[in-house]
Amino acid sequence: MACVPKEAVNRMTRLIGDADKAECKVSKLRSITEKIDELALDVEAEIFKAMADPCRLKILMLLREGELCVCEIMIGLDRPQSSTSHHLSILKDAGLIRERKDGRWSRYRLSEGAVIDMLNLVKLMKDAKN
Amino acid sequence: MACVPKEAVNRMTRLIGDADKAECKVSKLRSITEKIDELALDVEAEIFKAMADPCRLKILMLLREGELCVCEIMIGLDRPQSSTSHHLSILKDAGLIRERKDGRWSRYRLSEGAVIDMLNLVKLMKDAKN
DNA sequence: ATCCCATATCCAACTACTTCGATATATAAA
DNA sequence: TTTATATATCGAAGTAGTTGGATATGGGAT
Repeated sequence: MACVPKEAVNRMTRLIGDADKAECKVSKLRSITEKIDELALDVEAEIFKAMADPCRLKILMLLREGELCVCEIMIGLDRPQSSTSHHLSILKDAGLIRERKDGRWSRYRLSEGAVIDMLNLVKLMKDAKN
Repeated sequence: MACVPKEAVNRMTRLIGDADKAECKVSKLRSITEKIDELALDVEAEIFKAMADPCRLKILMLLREGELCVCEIMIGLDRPQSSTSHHLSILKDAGLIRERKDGRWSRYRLSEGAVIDMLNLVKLMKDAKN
């Protein structure tokens, strides 16, 4: 069950030793929490989820070379058409890539936003991890 | 089944109209792919996966305020202790947070790396998505 | 030594995601 | 209009992640 305030204050008191300060700290934590909740992190989670798969990361890296159609991405991914298409729709829904219809071909490209910055940052984090 | 080169060249030929150029483009795509494969994107995927959950994003945002022990994070998250602990271990394994044992308390803080930059970037991407 | 408390780990139920063949849709060529 | 091609969607099977109660571990206090 969820941690009720009373219990939280008791824990905090044991942690920092002073009951008044503890109550103060708990309510401060709660107010920070409320502010975070207002942010509604679902969209952020969706964006990270879209990037949380090696296949999709590979697609993003392929698209750094420029616009590609599904059949070209298939060649790079080495996966069946239905899988490739599915991954593309997840990336599109998350706003990471954009689609342009061109006759019977669908051409995909990276969105204008910070996708490449994101890929560069995660590389840094990977390296920092050792 | 996987897309075999022969078929790939045929598709590409239909796409761009010239068989020689098509073969050239397919082999170029394949060489880019090989380079990407060498990067072994599993660690990148692990990092994004760790961030791909609203609870864990909330933990990261709480930790922007400074080092917190598990019981404090529980208060912020409003989840049972076992869930909180589990999420913390995922973040730790991905290298996003660090742990410091202090008596019976475990204190967590953000890693020195680019975690905050990442949170700022995803915010930008969310806003750009409209 | 015994007890309490903070945290981690285990386990099982539930939920969500991935995968890929089969099928549907849409565009264009014949 | 018939046929072929490119892509999307469906459906089912397999896999992976989340959740939370129960239990284990380990440090401190009594």
